[in-house]
Amino acid sequence: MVAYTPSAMKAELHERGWRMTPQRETILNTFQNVAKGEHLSAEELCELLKEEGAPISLSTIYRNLKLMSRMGILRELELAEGQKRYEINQPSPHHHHHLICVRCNKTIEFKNDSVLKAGAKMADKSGYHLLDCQLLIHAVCPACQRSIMPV
Amino acid sequence: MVAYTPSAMKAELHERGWRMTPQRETILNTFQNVAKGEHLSAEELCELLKEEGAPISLSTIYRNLKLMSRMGILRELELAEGQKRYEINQPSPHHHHHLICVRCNKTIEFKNDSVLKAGAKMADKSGYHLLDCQLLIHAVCPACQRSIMPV
DNA sequence: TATTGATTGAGAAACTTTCGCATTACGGAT
DNA sequence: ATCCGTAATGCGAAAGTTTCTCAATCAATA
Repeated sequence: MVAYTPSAMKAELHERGWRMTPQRETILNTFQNVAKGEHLSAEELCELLKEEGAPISLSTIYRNLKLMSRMGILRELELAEGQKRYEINQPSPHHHHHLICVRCNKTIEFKNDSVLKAGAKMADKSGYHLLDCQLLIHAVCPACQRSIMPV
Repeated sequence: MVAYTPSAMKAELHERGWRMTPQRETILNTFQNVAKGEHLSAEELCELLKEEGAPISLSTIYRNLKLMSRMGILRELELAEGQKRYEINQPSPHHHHHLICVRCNKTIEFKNDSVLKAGAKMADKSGYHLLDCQLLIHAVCPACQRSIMPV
């Protein structure tokens, strides 16, 4: 879990016979410049890039979000219903987990290095190469506990 | 995170003005009888029930998987690509986390009560009512580290 | 600078999940 | 035990997200 520069990403792509492209660099830069704690969906990223005058096709965005997640550059989050969201995968001081209300989707980010370490240790013990480690807590927030109706 | 009986589920539904149905009981029983560590998708559950001669429509299955997850009876997992999977939500001695290879989807289940406790503590501290707590580790398994090609 | 093959873009297609609505049936009240 | 109001079901259609196809483009090496 390292913070990637475009050239580091390029080097790692070349190791496998793949290529760096302007689109990949744009996506990497966008995630590194976006506000901390902001998670983008594929669709949102596509819109954002369009607004910024550097549009990338949705197909390419999907392809690269998956690629960069599998390289460990991005982390793939399944927070709200129905769509995956992505954020830059940052090392320990910035690494965080998510506490989500299943009713209103209100999300709290929190840090816990001992949980991160436990995950890293487990991956290592099994011979797996760690990419991402996230504690996902599903719960009901105080406001939704008070409201009676929806599920 | 309690192991539910049909009557306990019924009582909790009634608290909110909802009803117990044969379909809901069938789904609950199915998840309690399925082999430990088996995660079913909506489609798979539908097929399984069809084979067992107690078919339930896919719509109803989707509705109840969501309902039961939000009640804390089931846990919703996003392990492999593209489909959600569900398993019964069991308390501490049986509670487990998942380590997944992002390339071949090979999954290892493991227990770690201190991680579970850290999650429960975090939810409590924020006034959230805990439903499920899962450490999700994305990694590359030993076999896929050796194979060069796919992502 | 030429070549090879990975990558992109656009639209079609595949899949998962949700919705709408008529029908059924749970469970509290009579 | 029966009736009633309404939650829940089943079916098919619809909505969304993600993947696929393929011709055109372009990165990287010689």
